Amino acid sequence: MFSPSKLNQYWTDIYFHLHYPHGEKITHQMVRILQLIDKKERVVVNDVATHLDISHNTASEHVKRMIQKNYIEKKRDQEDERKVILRLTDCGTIVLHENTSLDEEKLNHIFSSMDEVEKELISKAFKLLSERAKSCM
Amino acid sequence: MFSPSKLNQYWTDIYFHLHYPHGEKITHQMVRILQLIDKKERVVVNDVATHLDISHNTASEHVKRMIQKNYIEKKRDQEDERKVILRLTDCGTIVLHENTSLDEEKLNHIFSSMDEVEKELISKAFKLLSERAKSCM
DNA sequence: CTTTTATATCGTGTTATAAGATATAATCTT
DNA sequence: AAGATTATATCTTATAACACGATATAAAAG
Repeated sequence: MFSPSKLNQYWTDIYFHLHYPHGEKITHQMVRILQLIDKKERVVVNDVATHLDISHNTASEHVKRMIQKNYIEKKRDQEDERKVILRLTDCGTIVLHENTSLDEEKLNHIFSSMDEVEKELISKAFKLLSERAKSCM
Repeated sequence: MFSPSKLNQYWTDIYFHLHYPHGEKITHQMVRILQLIDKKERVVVNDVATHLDISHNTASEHVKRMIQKNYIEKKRDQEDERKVILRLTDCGTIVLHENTSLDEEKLNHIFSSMDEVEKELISKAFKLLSERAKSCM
């Protein structure tokens, strides 16, 4: 038996029990921007505005604040000098990880008590779903 | 072969491609509080303070604001009249869902192009991991 | 009846969020 | 080359979020 709402039950349970402890205080908008820069190629300021559905000037201010916090850095586009390409710093990568990923210590703990068949099952399932998600959307 | 960091790659890719569009503006702290109330039994104001590592008065103010927004509601504890038990409203449930779950339309779309073996694989894997996460932590 | 516990409120300060108006500079159009 | 468009940045202004110390209230425990 399968249903999307059941899958979401599992999904949110997994995150609730396995997420990192809440450390560095970071806003929701900033997490979203970090996610965008992490997952999409060549993100410019306007992409941030579009993705969050905010004005370009507000997006520009988010970027300014995030550079001040050392989460991201700017690089002028070589082909079009008006554009500014955004990239994660090491610090931003860590902050993003701690706010969206599963705690790898907890994962290790869980997997240490699993047999090979179970580990294989989980690994394959996540790989499959992530591939389909990427190609479908 | 399997590693927690690989699993996190899949995890974050899945969320990035399948999350709901960013609708209602909600803060990071409020999402965390909604998650806590949703997943834990009998959450009181002090649990919010402990979970987010903030002072009890700040937690109380979050609760007040979230009631104003109609995300949650209060109910006095029967056994101990000092305590206030927090529960999600229907509105809060929806907002939480849209900020932490996978878009069920997108999920349906992906699953419609999968065979039974693949669906079974994903369903089993998520079920297994969520059970282990719950029992282990 | 005093102490502890649980929550609420008041005062105050900082930061985040947002947008309109305006500016600058690169690129495209004609 | 001049004017239009595009991409970003800055300035101003406003609201809300966030946080905490101090203080208050009321129930429960001792």
